[in-house]
Amino acid sequence: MPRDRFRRETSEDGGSHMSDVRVRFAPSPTGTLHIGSARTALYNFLFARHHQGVMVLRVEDTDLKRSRREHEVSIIRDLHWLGLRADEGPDVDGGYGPYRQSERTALYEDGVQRLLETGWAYRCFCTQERLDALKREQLARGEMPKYDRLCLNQSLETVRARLRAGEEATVRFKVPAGDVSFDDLIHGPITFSADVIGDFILRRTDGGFAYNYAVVVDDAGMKITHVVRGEDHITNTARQLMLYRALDEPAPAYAHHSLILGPDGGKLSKRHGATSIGEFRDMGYLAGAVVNYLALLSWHPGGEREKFTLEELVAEFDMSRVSKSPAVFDLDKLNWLNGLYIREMGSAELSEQVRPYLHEEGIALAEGQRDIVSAAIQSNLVVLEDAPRYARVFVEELSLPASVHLEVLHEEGVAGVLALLREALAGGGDEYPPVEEAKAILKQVADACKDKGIKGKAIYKPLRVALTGLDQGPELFYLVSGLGRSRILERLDAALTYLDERGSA
RNA sequence: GCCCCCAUCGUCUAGCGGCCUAGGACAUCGCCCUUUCAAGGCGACGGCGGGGAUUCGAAUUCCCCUGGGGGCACCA
Repeated sequence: MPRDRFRRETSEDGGSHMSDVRVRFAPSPTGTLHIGSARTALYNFLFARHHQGVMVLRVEDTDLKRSRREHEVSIIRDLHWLGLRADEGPDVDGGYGPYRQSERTALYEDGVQRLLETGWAYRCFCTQERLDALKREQLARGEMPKYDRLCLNQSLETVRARLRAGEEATVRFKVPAGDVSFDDLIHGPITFSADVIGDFILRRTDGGFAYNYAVVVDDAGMKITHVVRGEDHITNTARQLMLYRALDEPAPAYAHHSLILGPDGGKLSKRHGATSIGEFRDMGYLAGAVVNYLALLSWHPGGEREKFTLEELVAEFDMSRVSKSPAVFDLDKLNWLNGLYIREMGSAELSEQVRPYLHEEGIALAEGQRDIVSAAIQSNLVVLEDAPRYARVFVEELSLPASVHLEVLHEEGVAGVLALLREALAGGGDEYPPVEEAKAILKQVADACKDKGIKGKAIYKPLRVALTGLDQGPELFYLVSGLGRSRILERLDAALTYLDERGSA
């Protein structure tokens, strides 16, 4: 069975290359970019890029009450952050605009007039009350709610008269009888019976246009070849296909991907925690990790690889390998991937990334400290937001007597160990000695200790407590390197003084 | 209620009639490494929803059931 059923030849140029694929991502600017929408955008992007096609961004702001320009701006910003830049959209003209539905009403109106003229649509004067009652009755009878076509066969004169009398009317589409089917790129063949579809509204009494209709006018007008969207639109497809036929426009191919579910199997929502891209970004998830995770959520190229850059995803992406079943959002796996990406960063880059998070918690690192601290905490980080928690030890003041681990210093020979490090550092040098140097210093201390029969834990535990007051933290050499020579000496002195006073007491 | 879609470890998935004693990853647990926390290495646990049918042979094909998801608006 051929898996390249989405291939279309461009007949005009002899089919020498794949047709110019055009996909669109069409968010409503009624909120921020949701994790689910981001995945839809990603699949569109991957598909378009894989086929050297174009992705257009269309803003579906038909609902003027809920749509806001600031949301449009934030959605675009979030897409850019993910690396998903549309080739055409409100901010990049590609000759198929305008790219906001609110600016396309003339096009919708034209289409409605055409449908009215060709008999594919008709005016409906039914009131909301009548429609509500009708629906109630049908439901009570166990039938599927569906418009009963009361207004279908009015004469032209009647219609004109009622319109002239000022009666409000909607325009309905006259749903043709028969089956509608299409070959979904992900699901395969899907068929609907027109019996279950009522004559739906194209234009509302307030002059606004219905989603299912506007989408078709737009996709046709923008020469969209492939519609990649969520499964929640699968039933809309039947209506839209009918409209293409009525408008005499070629229909695009469809790919309906599954939805993302929460850990409880329900639709992913706020109660499951963070759901917007912005929230993840703010917590310190990396764009690459989020993209990688989202791609793997219901898609896999086969093989055992788990890590893919956006470019690699583009190269590997294959719509026929997108899973049909819904996927549960698994924060654990995202966390793992994010940690993986963080660990692969260079310490200079990590320093940069982590800086605002440290700043926010009032942690200001000295110039020479930054990269050392980054390297020290790198393997502990799941998200950048974790940084202050681990970096704090490098800047915090220490009151040794307050430490709950004081008794570690009470062991035999501790004063000697501390004195050795003191000695090794007292010679002077960089305030923040390079890690290699710190390692050498500690080696020197350890060697000297060995001669006195002290080793392992007996060396390192007291040093750690004397330097930080804690029994856990970064590798000791990172502390020696990143804490600052003068501060270390101060702390060793303080510990030594403490031991001294304790001994003489 | 009606229509549509889906169904492999807890989770994401590989699998497209024999390579399956069902592979990988996350999570969990254990061991190792290690001065601590991590990271890393090794290992363990764990799954084809149920029932029929086709076939020499079914996780893979077909039917029914069950379960889950989505849709049925003058929302998008």
